[in-house]
Amino acid sequence: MVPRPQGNDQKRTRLLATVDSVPPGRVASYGQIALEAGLPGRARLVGALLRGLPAGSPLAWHRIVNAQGKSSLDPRSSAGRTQRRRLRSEGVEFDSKGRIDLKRHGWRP
DNA sequence: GGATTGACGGGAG
DNA sequence: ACTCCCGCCAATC
Repeated sequence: MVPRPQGNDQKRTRLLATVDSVPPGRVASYGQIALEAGLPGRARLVGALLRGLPAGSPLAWHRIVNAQGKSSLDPRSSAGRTQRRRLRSEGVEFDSKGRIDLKRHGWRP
């Protein structure tokens, strides 16, 4: 087996570091995180990564939403409510449809 | 080990 | 605004 040019944990680490670089009060999309981590077009990888986070992870996963400015979690789920609660506590506003105005709260690297 | 799934995204109609 | 479709590819079945 020829080792991959880039170890997958290397990618994972870069992605996690990028997620962690999103400041409080701002949100970033999955695609944006992938792009900044040097993996353009790999938004789904970010989703898969966050999905596998252990409960109680110190990582600020709640600042990641989809490109539409909406949470990709079931709003009724525990994680979904946690995300909303955390974002609101950071000053992020949601409109009546649960959408965030990215012009205002979007992360601009 | 092929097929399906999915915390995505962009494009087309 | 909404639906459908396709590319992406790790994880899961």
